[in-house]
Amino acid sequence: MNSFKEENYLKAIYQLGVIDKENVVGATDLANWLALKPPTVLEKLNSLVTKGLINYNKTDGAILTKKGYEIAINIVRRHRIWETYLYRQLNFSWSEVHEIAEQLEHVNSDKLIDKIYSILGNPEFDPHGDPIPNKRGVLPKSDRRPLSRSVKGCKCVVLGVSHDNEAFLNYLSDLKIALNDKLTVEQIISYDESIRLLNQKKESIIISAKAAEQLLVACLKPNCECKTAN
Amino acid sequence: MNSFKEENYLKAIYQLGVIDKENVVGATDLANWLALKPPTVLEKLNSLVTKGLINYNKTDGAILTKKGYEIAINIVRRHRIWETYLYRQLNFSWSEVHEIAEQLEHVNSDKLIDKIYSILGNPEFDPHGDPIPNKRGVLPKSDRRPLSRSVKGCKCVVLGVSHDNEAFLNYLSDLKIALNDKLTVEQIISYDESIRLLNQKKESIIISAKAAEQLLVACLKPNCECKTAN
DNA sequence: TTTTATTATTAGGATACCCTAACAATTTGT
DNA sequence: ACAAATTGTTAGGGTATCCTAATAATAAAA
Ligand SMILES: [Mn+2]
Ligand SMILES: [Mn+2]
Ligand SMILES: [Mn+2]
Ligand SMILES: [Mn+2]
Repeated sequence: MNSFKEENYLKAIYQLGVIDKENVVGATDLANWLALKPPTVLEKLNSLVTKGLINYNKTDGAILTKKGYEIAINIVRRHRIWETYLYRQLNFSWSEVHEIAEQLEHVNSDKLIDKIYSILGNPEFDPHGDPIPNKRGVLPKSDRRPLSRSVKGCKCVVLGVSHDNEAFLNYLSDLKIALNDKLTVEQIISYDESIRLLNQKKESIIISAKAAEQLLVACLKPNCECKTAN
Repeated sequence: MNSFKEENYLKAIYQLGVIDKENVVGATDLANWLALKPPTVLEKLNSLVTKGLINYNKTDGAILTKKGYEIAINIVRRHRIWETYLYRQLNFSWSEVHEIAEQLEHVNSDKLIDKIYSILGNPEFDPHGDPIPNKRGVLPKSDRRPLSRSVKGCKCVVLGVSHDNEAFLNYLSDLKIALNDKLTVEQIISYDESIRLLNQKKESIIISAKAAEQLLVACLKPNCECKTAN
């Protein structure tokens, strides 16, 4: 059986790999992500190598083996299913679910996860728009992309955020931006790359470049220029 | 924050105290209960003493302080609320819930427990008939007693089991005895103290003395002789 | 009341996780 | 190319958990 700590290491390696596919997942990256020190991480990486859960060397960084990937994607699956359950069945808010799911994801009972997954109707996305792996670990496809990669005039729908960081979620609440909102890109302010949007109520919203990078949307118009612009 | 291990020690000290109020909770008892060795337990007992969570000496054994009791009763509360939730909302069976609740009880979120407690309508007893402490840690009263303490002719209702051990629960299923069943004591077989019962379908059931000690019931007749017989 | 089991404790280790200090290897920027 | 900043590694510890072996204290039996 894998410890709760080990599951978090594998999940972190998975997540850092997803966030930036170019950058190698080094010991320092992981240390920052997990709020630990590099020697601590290195020690664990060596043990994960011994257990055949990752491959590791300085140039390639940490890479999950098939076995390690399966564990990691399963934890991600549990996390997102619990977030969805907490949000939809237990009426927790968008920004509360992550913390609790961080704990619930380590509860080891396939039957329990299967049950709540089925109660939810086998959802494909969690409350932050993150894809939920199915039982075989396969992620649903979606054409989510950062709002920052939009062209003027694009009409899109909010599908999620790239990190479910509580501060950011509350920031969005302040801007009155919620999941599934339809937004129109009115202007891209060249000075600082911030974006002026129009919501469904025709209210004007200005979102910073940084926030626009973390807000994930999908174009609504079939042939939106956003798709070819990048 | 208390670790998951520490919570289990405190819960074990509480439980061993409830099971047998005469017997002192010694290091060896705890070691057997927790499947650990006495020196391991002793080490932890010393640390719990240092933290002010228990008092301990050879003659009195381990005794929870107010602080330790509050933690223990809260874990018991979480355990029983989760068992009830798993049983009633997620359709787990009587015998499945304990194992999963052993994990869920350590999830630290008052809001989560409050929510499921409220969804369940603030239940007073879990699926095994165990009393659920309220938010202030107060246990509901009940006149549950072992079936073994019955007189012939007693009509009683099954309210629970004294240990929610999976093997025993399955044994009861085999005997077709379930929670809330109404049973009549037909005969107490003096040879081995086993008990012949009649269920609602007038089927005859023989239950061993050992099982009768673990099966908790309450008399249905207002002035049942069981009450005065003991 | 001796002898015999049971408990309680101590001593000495092992493993999982974490850290600081110090050094080596790279990468960056000039 | 060279100094500076960033990363990767080793060395040496510390705490929490657990264990076996051995010893001391008690309790139970004979
Ligand atoms: Mn999350
Ligand atoms: Mn999420
Ligand atoms: Mn239980
Ligand atoms: Mn129970």
